[in-house]
Amino acid sequence: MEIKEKVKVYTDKQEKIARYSKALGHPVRVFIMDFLVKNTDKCCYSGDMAEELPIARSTLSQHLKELKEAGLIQGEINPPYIKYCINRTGWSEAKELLGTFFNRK
Amino acid sequence: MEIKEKVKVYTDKQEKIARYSKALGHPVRVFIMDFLVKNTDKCCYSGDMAEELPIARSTLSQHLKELKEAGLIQGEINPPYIKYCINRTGWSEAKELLGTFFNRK
DNA sequence: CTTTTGTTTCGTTATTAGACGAAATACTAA
DNA sequence: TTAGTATTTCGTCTAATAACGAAACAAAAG
Repeated sequence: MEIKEKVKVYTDKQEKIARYSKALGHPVRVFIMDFLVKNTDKCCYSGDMAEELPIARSTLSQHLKELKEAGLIQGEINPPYIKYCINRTGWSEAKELLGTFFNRK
Repeated sequence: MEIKEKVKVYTDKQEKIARYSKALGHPVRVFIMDFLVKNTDKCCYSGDMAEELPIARSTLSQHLKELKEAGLIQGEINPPYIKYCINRTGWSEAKELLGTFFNRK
């Protein structure tokens, strides 16, 4: 057998599903999303969430960064606060992708 | 009563969502789930999937193990093969949990 | 200008994940 | 018994994740 040509192994959908899922793969980050979805209208400060979590603020900040990089949330600077909201584009895409992932056929 | 009360920060749902999401947080594992769902009736051998993936069989085996431990798939020994199938219980739970996670209010 | 405030970034450490090839396992067939 | 087949487990390596406190930052208030 000669060399297998495997240019593209995973579909874009699979890659995206993995990316969004990975972002949700920690209880703190699920908590954050829950928190933000519950307060979709007003957005939230990092400190609001920090009060309910038994982790250092710097650790929370890292989780927020991951969610932001995955496209699930966005931060808006509102000094000296930073308001966090759901990123509706990413959230919708994740919802759509996971939806069809679980509900097919 | 209790000597030490363990404060529960995350709900069971949040923990489970994180667990299932983490399991799906790699393209190979999304691929595997896609593969198994597509062949829900007949189940699949590890080797069937190995042929389509550019990774060592031992690596695939590890991913299968993770999905199994997360409760998303199950393996049935059928020597010298092992037939893998969706674990319907876990799959349904993940579907339900993620569904309500994304579609609330 | 200096202090205060809320948050992030940095530096560090420990743990976990992802990958591979080699070896082991478990069953079948010869 | 021995050889063959499909798959997993083991040993090892590197990279990524998760966590913390300290330090940095940016804007507002004093």
